[in-house]
Amino acid sequence: MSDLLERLRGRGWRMTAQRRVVAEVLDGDHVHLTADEVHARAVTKLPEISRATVYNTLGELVTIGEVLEVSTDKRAKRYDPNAHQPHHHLVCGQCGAIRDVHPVGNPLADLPDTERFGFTVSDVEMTYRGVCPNCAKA
Amino acid sequence: MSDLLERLRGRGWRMTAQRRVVAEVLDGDHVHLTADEVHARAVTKLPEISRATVYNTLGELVTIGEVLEVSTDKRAKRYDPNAHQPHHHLVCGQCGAIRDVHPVGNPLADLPDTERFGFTVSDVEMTYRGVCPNCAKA
DNA sequence: TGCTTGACTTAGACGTTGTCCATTGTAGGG
DNA sequence: CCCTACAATGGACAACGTCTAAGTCAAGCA
Ligand SMILES: [Mn+2]
Ligand SMILES: [Mn+2]
Ligand SMILES: [Zn+2]
Ligand SMILES: [Zn+2]
Repeated sequence: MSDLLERLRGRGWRMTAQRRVVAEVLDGDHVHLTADEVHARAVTKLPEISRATVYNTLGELVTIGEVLEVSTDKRAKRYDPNAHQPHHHLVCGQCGAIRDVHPVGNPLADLPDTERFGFTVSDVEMTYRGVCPNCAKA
Repeated sequence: MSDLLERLRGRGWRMTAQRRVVAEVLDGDHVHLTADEVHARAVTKLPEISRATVYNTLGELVTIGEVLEVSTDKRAKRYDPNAHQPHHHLVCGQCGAIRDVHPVGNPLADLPDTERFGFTVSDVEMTYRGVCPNCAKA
């Protein structure tokens, strides 16, 4: 996520310790943290960072399209730094583990005109549900 | 949704005015109300019904599989009485209108083994997003 | 290097959604 | 018509998120 910092600088963002830490926390693959999880991890690197700043920064990252909001569970929103490669999600119903997945085919094409009710359809979000290998063992 | 009441009676549910009213409110097609919307409508028919009872009843209906929880928006859960016919959802990004839709094909088959990470995948939930004809006019 | 300033951060109040519990009420069987 | 177990109620509480007023600081400039 080092180039995320570059892109933010390019957009005229002030580079603060708080924003750097949030960007660091969001680094990696299959990362789908809630705002409070981001805050908890950020605090270990920058103890005085506030909840409001984490919420603000995540909101801004979503607005400019650098981070996606996903709602795979019905509780808190999750923040996904993998915004530049379209993908869907596979969720374990027991432990909540989330993996990025890439189904084949074009699901948009699978919605017939007769099922569109006059809508202009632009996007589709797919959430696969199942049980992860870890939970299956137990 | 009159047969919903029948099924509930068959399961040994006590038929109370509150449960009847919640079932009435959930009657119809393309119904996807939040708990508080259900409560607001229930109150017009039975002014003394409490929020707790609406939440309890919806929770029970979900547990026994007569109603589905859907999370098409990132705020409140929505309750869907159309539980016996599998379907997906089409959501207007402007006004939030939700329609039940039936895409063709089998999206489960579109997730290759190499994209399953050892999970046992049992289900997929699809949310199409777009703009409804009403909002497109404005 | 040291100002200046407006963008940024902070703490905590507040709002919304959802859960829990002790008490009160009642559906439905005997 | 009574019992009593099940259901409803209201209000406290919890989780998640938003907002604001006041203080702080990144970054451009003398
Ligand atoms: Mn993802
Ligand atoms: Mn539906
Ligand atoms: Zn698992
Ligand atoms: Zn619309």
